[in-house]
Formats: sequence, structure tokens, C-alpha cells
Amino acid sequence: MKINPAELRRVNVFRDAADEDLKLFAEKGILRSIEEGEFFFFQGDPAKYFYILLTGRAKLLQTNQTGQQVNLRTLTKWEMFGALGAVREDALYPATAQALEPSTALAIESNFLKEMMKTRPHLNVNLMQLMTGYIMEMQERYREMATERVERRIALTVLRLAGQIGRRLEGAEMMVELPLSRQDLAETSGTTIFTVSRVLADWERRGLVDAGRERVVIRNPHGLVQISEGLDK
Amino acid sequence: MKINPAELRRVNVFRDAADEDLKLFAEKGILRSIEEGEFFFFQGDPAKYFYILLTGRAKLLQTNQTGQQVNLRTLTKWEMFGALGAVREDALYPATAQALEPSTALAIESNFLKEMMKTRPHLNVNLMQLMTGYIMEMQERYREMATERVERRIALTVLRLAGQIGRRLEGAEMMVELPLSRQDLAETSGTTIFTVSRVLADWERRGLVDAGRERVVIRNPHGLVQISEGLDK
DNA sequence: TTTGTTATTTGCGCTGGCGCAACGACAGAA
DNA sequence: TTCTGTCGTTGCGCCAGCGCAAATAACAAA
Repeated sequence: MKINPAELRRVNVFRDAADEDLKLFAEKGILRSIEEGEFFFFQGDPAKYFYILLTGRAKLLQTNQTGQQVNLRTLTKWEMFGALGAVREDALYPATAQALEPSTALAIESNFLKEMMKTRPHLNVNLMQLMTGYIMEMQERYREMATERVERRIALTVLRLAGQIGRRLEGAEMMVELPLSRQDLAETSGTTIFTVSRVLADWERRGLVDAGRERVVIRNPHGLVQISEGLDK
Repeated sequence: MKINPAELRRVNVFRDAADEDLKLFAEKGILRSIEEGEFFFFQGDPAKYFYILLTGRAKLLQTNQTGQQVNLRTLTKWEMFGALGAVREDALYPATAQALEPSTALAIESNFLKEMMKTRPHLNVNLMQLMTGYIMEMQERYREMATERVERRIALTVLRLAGQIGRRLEGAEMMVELPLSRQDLAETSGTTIFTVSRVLADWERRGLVDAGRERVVIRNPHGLVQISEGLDK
């Protein structure tokens, strides 16, 4: 596979980069293709590279000592991840990056980005934008986790993921498809696969979603918003 | 009250700033003194100023529509807060800042910091450092919230707060004091005042802490670490 | 079509932790 | 010292959600 440097401008952090700079990043980068379930890096590894997802889907997750997983973020094409090493000295990845399907990413040395940032203020600004976005999302999710009941948390998770990785279904107007298993949803909303299954079954009975194997189709987003705000029943 | 510009270097983000720059920040800043329980700003307000806490203690919190609170961070002297406005256009504060005791803060226009950052790379680097620190902490807390049982969460919260705002007790060697009410601990660890009270009572019986009114003294940090890792009982 | 594998569903029992209510303890004001 | 308001404690009952186990469904490979 060959990368077209100009395409890299679709990466948010590179939005304002010059063509020559994009070329530099493309040349400096190493292509890494991995299978579904494989890992780009593990929590605790030295954060020597940052990544840009080129094909496939992946997720960032943390594991506690008993092996329970939590999904921090689901990644799609052109998303940058693992970029902390470009900011902090001797940083370790704070999360693990695992492919959800066969995926390819461009791996670039963190130090290179760090060097480029010294003379390209826009890289700074845009990276800061990405970071503050993460902060706001994590704060919000933390609050939800601490204060909301499961059904509402699952609704909030599904709606958030719809915005981030949902695929608009052709033909139908407002329908969005999420290619995620019950397990993925459970790990993202902080509950169990059983509870997610029961809640989705209920929503399906009420006509809010279509729940399939490793797939959820949102038929009535507004209904989910109502649930997420506690305005139903 | 008068600020000594050189003192501002104790603010992490200003660590590498020139004396003249510190003077500029000090001159540009407005002193705001507020009573215990009052607010520096509310979630949703336009983030026109960022703050530096000069005296007292404060907390950053979010509230959901039913009024339930979650504490995101407890702030002490020389901490910068509300700085998102210096990064994002037309940003709104994502959290509310409330004083835990009579407090004074220096309020400086976000735009001024934004301007300064254009020509002072170290401000960029240090602010990025602060932001990534937040991200890592929030990710960790999110995972704990999603996977750990209450007692362990409370232990993790107490230990984390000890590192951030604990006051070493004179005389005794390893003892650290936390000036926090049961309510504060409950809102920080995502549980209720009742559960915190019961857990602290238990720890007190086991000699791990001294639990007083709006105050917790850690007598045996290692014991708490054991609990937080599930190695006790 | 068959077979094996993996994802999902659902009944069932259990319990961690919530939340009310009543009481107790402490601090500051008068 | 007394009073008042706030903070903390604890008994009690309850239930949301967990998690096992067994059945079923969906898909892939042969």
C-alpha cells in the first residue's frame, strides 16, 4: 500500500500542514498491518511511535489486574492515536490499541512530531485541540459513569458512538449502523454483556433499534435521546 | 493583596517563563476573592478567563440534570484551572469551579494566554503537559469507576487525593491529612455519603485511618494500597 | 448440508450498595 | 452554657444489576 501524502491532511492534527510537511510525515512513517484482535501497542510500552489509522477499525482500552477491560475510544480512519509520547518525556502508552478488524496504520516516531511542533505552531494548536476534546469527553463519561443508571449509560454510549463511528445506512433516512458486539458496548458503558443484551432486546421490542450479531442499527435516535435524558416512561 | 510576579513561576505552566512575562501575566490578571461555597465559574459559561489559585482550596465539578454532583479535581495553591478557553475557540467551561474554603484566584484573559503562546513555545509545551496529565488521570479514574467495587474505589480516591492535596502531619512519619468531608469523598469516588461513612468506620476499626469531621488522616498508607489492589482479606 | 465456533439470549438466584430515617457528635454563635 | 445548624453514623429494607448456566442463533468452513 502506498500513502498519498495529501491524504494525510484528513488527519485533524495535520489539517493546516504544508504539502512538504505531509510528505515528510509520510516518508518518515512505517506501515503496520495487523489482523483482527492483534495489537498496535500495549499499555505500559514506551510511547516511541504515534499512529494514524489508515484502514480498518481499532479501539483504545485499559485492563485492570483482574483482566476486566474498559474501552476508552473506538478509532476510525484518519484518527491519530498514541500521541502522548510526542508531548511527554519518556512517556508510556496509557492504554492498549487493539484492531477490531484487519487494519493498517502509519507509525511515525513521536520525536519527529515533537521536533516538527517546535517550528509549526499549527501542529501544536491542533494537537491541543485533540487533547482538550479527549478531556471533555472523558470528564463527561466519568460523570455519566458515576451518576447514571445502566440503561441511560448504554443509551448515552450508543448515541456517542453513533456520532463517532456510526455509518449512515443507505436508503433509510435517520438510521445509523454501529458495527459493535454486545461485549464492546458493555466494555464501553461499564456494564456486562448480559445487561446490554437485555436492554437492547427491550429497545428492539419498542422499535428503537435493530439488534443483530455484532451490530446495532438505530431506528429512532430521538427515542434513545429521551431514554438518555430520563424522559421516557 | 499584591502578587509577586516571580512567585507565579510556581505555576507549572509558567515554569519556564521569563520574568518580564510573569510580570505581564500578573499585571493582566484580576484578583478574585470568594467565600467558601461560592463559585469562580459555572459549567457552560463562556471560558473568557483562566484562573490561578493563590490562596484557599477549590474543586472542579460537574452536575447532571438531577443535581447529582461529581468532583473532577480538587485544586490547591498555584494550580491553573479553566484554561480550555485558551485553546478552543468560543469554548465554554466544561465544569464548575467552587471554593472549598475562602479563596483567592488570579483571573487572566484566555485570549492573552493564547497570544503569548504564539511566541512562547514553552507555554505550549507546559500546557500540553498539564492537559495530557488530565487525560491520563481521567482515563484511569474512568476505568476504576467502571471495573472496581466501592471500597477499592474509595481507597484509590483517598490515595490519589493524598498525593494531590494531602498535608503531611508534623511529628508523625507517614501520616497524611485530607481536609475533605464524607460528601466530598463520595462525590469523588462515585458513591454515597453513607457508603463512605461505613467504609471509613471499618478502616478506622482496623487502624488504617483516623476519621474526623471533614477530615481523614491516613495512618497506614500501605494498608490502603493493599485494599486498593484487592490484596487484603 | 453439515459441523464447529462464537455471539447472543434468557431464566434464576443472589448481593453490593443505595437511601431513608432517626439519632448522635461537634462547632460556632449568642 | 445553651442553642442551632451542619456533619456524620447506623439499622433496616429493598432492588438494580451481576453472573452462572443452559439454550439458541448466526456465521464460516468444509
